[in-house]
Amino acid sequence: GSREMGREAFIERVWQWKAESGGAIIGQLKRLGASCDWSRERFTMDEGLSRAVMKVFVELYRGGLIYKDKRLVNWDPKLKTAISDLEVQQVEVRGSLWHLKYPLEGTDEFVVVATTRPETMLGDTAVAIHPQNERLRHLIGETAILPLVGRRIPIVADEYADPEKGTGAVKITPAHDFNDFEVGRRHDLPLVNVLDVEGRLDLTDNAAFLDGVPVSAALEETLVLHGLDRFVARKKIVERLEALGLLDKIEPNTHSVPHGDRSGAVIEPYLTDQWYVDAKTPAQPAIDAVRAGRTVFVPEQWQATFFDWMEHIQPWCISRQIWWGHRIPAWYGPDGKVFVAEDEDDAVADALAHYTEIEEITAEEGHDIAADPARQAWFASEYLHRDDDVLDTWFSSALWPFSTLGWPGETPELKRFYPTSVLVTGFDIIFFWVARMMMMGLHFMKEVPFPTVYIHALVRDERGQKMSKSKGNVIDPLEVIDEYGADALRFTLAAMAAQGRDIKLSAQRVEGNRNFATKLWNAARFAELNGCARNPDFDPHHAGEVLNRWIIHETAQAGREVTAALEAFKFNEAANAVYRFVWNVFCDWYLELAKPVLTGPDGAAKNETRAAAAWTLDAILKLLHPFMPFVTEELWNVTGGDELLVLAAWPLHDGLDDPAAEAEIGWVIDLITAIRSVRAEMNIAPVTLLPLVLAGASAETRERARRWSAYVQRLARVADISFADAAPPGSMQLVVRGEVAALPLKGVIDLAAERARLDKEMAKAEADIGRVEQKLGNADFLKRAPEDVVEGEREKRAEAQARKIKIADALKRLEGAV
RNA sequence: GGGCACGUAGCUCAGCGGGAGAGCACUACCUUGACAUGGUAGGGGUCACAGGUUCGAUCCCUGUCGUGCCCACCA
Repeated sequence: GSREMGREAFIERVWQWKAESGGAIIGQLKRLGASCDWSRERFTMDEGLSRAVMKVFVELYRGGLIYKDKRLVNWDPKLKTAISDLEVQQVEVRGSLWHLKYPLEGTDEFVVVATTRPETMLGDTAVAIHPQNERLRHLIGETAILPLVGRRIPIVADEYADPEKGTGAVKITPAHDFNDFEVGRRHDLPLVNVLDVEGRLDLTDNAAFLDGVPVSAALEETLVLHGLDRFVARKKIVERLEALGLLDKIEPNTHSVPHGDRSGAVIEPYLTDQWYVDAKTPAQPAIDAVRAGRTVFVPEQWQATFFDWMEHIQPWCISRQIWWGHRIPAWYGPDGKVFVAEDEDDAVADALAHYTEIEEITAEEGHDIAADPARQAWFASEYLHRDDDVLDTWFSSALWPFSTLGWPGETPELKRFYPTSVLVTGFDIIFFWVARMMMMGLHFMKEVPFPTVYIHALVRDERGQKMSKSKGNVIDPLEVIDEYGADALRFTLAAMAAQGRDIKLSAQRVEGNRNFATKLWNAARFAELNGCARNPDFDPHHAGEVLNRWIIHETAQAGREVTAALEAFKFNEAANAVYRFVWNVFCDWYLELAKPVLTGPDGAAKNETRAAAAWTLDAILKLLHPFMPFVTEELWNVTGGDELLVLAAWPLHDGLDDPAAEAEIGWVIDLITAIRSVRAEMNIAPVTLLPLVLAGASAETRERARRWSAYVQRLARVADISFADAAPPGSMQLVVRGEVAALPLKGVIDLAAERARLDKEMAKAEADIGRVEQKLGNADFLKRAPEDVVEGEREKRAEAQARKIKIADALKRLEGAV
C-alpha cells in the first residue's frame, strides 16, 4: 500500500490483508478511529478523534515536542514507508560475512573490513578502528580508497570498532546503519544514501554518492548497477570485488535480520526526513508517576520493564508514507516554510500573515483576502501544499483514555471517567501503548490515565511461542468455543492466569471446565426439579436448619475468598475458589445432604431448605458470572431473575459466619468420609450395610448422631447407629474428630488387614508426634519462634497424642477379639 | 553481551518461611431417580543440584546445570 494507491485498490488490499493477517489490519484501522462497513466497502473516520489528533499535534509542535528531522528509520522497501519497532520481526538467517579489502592510499596495503551487506559499501564514508587496537591503530589517520567507487575515505579512531569483532576495522556507512549513523555524527562524516524507497541502488543522479569522486572506468562500471534490487546488486558487487582480488574471504554467518511484519521484506535502515516526537521530555512525568505509585503495575515486576524502556526512549517517528490515517497537519509554503495548524483555514491565515510580500496577494488593492473564502481556497491550492504523510496509528491510540470521552470538550463523561480505573493489557504492548497513553495523558490532562495497569498472561502455543496473527500459530478461539463453549474457554483462561506466568493453552483443561459448566447446569436442574425457588421472605441471617446455616456460612466464606482474589487481580485463585465451592461443597455435600429433606414430606424444614438452596445458587451464579457469563446468565433467567444477572449486585455477605453449624456438618462429613474410606480399603461390597457404634460419645455427639443418622446411613451405607461405652470386640475403629466410631464386623472383615490398617494409622500418628516433639524439644524453637506457632505445635501434639491413644486402644481390642 | 522469569505427582500447572496441592491421566469399585461431561475411594513427589542464612527452607540468599522470554549486538 502506497499513498498512490486508489480507493478500489485500497479496499481490495485491505481485504487481502485481513485474510493474510487474520485481522491485524482491523486493529490498525480501529486505532485510527476508522469504522469499516464491510458490506458497503466504506470507511469512516471518527471526526471527534480527528479533531483531537490535530489539536494534540499542533500543541506538541508549538511546545517544541514535535519536530522534523533527517535521520535513519526502519524502512519497509516493499510498503515504501517507515514502520515502527512493533512491526519489525527479527528472523534468524543463515548468511555470510564478507571480508573486503580496501586499498590504502599511496601504499600497496589494505585495510580489511567485514560486512553482511556488501552492497552498502557504496555508501561508505569512513573506516573506524578502536583507538586502543594494538594491531591496527597505526592505520588511523590514513586514507582508504573505496573500491568500485574511488571515494577517498578516512580511517578514523572510534571506540565503536570492537577489536574482537569482525576484522577489527569497521566500514562506516552512516546512511544505512544506525550505529554508523552515530559514528558519522561524531566524525562529521557525509551521509551517502545509495538506495531508493524500494530498496534499489540509486546512483546515477545521486549527488551525495558522486560528490568528490573522480571519474574512472571502475566508477562507470558501478553506475551500470543503478536501479538494481539490493540483493541482486549484492551479488554483482561481490563478484566484482572478487574479480579485483579485493575479496579476502567469506565466512558463514548466522544472524538475525529484521523483517517487516506485514510485508515480509527485509527492513532497511533508511535515511529520510520524518516527523518525530521528542519522547524523552514527556517520558519523565510518566516515570515520576510510576515511581510515586500514582500508577502501579500488577504484577509489579513489569515496572522494571517500563522504567528500562522509558529511560532509554528514542525519538518517536510518527510519520508514515501511507495514505489512510490522520494526515499530518503541516502545510508547506512555496519556500518550504512550514505552517502547522489544526485545519486548513488556520494554516491559510498563518501563511497569509507570513507571505505579505507575495505580489499576487498584496497587489489586490483594498481587498482583504483573509475575509474571502474563495480567494483563500485559491491561495491554498496555489501556494500551499499539505504534508502527504499520515500519523502512526499509535499516535491517535495514545489519546484513547481521553479522546474517547469527548476531549478536548469538557464533557461530563470526561469528568466522570478520567482517570480510568484499570488498564488490562499484554506486556508486549507496555511500550507501544501504555507508555504513550501515560505520556499524552499526563501532558494534556495533567493526570495519569489509569492508576492500575494489569499485565495479563500471554497465551502461547504448545511450543511456548507467542501466538501471533502474522506467524499463523494461533489456536483459533472460535474452534475451541465450538467444541467446549465460550464459558469453558473463558473460565480456563482465568483459572490459568496466575500472575507473572504465561499460559500454554491445553484442550484437556478446557474440557474439564466444560464438565464443570455441565455440573452446574445439572445442579441447577436438580434444584429446580425440587422446587427450590427464590423466596423473598428467606433471610439467610435467621435460618433454622443446621444444614442451611452451614451452606450459608460456606457461601459467605467462598464469596469473601473470590472477592479478595479478584481485588488482588488473582484470577486463578478466584476461579479455583468458586470451582471448589460449587463442586466440592455445594454439589458434593449440600445437595446430597439436602436430598432427604427436599424429597421428604412438606413442612417448614423443606420450605427453608428450598429457599436456602435457591439463595445459595443465586450467590453461585453471581460469583461465577465473571468467569462463565453465558451459562450463569441463562440459569439466572431460567430461575426467574427479573433483571440481567450482569446488572445484579455482587454478593457481599456480612454476619453469616456460623462456626457451630460448621462444627456439626463438618463432623457429619468427616464421619461419612472416614467410613467410606475404610469400606473401600477393606473391600466391603456396597450392598453390605454396616452397623455403626459410637463409642464413649459425648452428649453433643449423641445429639448430632441422632439428628444425622438417616444421612449417615444413606451416604455411608450404614445399617443403624448405636452407642456404647467402648467399641465392641473385633470392630473396625475410626477416630473422627477425636472420638471413636466403630464398625463391629467380626467375621466380615479381615482382622489381619484391619490390624495392618491400624498399624499404618499408628505409624502416622507417631510420626506426627515425633516431628512436633522434635520442635517443641528445641529450646531455640521455643525461644525464637512466634508464640502462635509454638501454640499451634502444642495443639498438634495434643491432637496427635489423643489420636494415638484411640488407635492403641483399637489395636488392643482387636487383639482381644482374635 | 544485558535483563526478567521458570525447573514441584506421568502431563499441564498452583502454592512460596512452620503438616507437599489442583485439574487431567492412572488403579479399584459403583447402570443409587441432578449429573457416566457422573459418583466413591486410592496409588504416585529426597518440591533440578550444591552450598549458605534461620530454631526451622519447596519457599529467602549465592553458585551450578537446564529451559523460556525480552532488549541489545549481529562490521
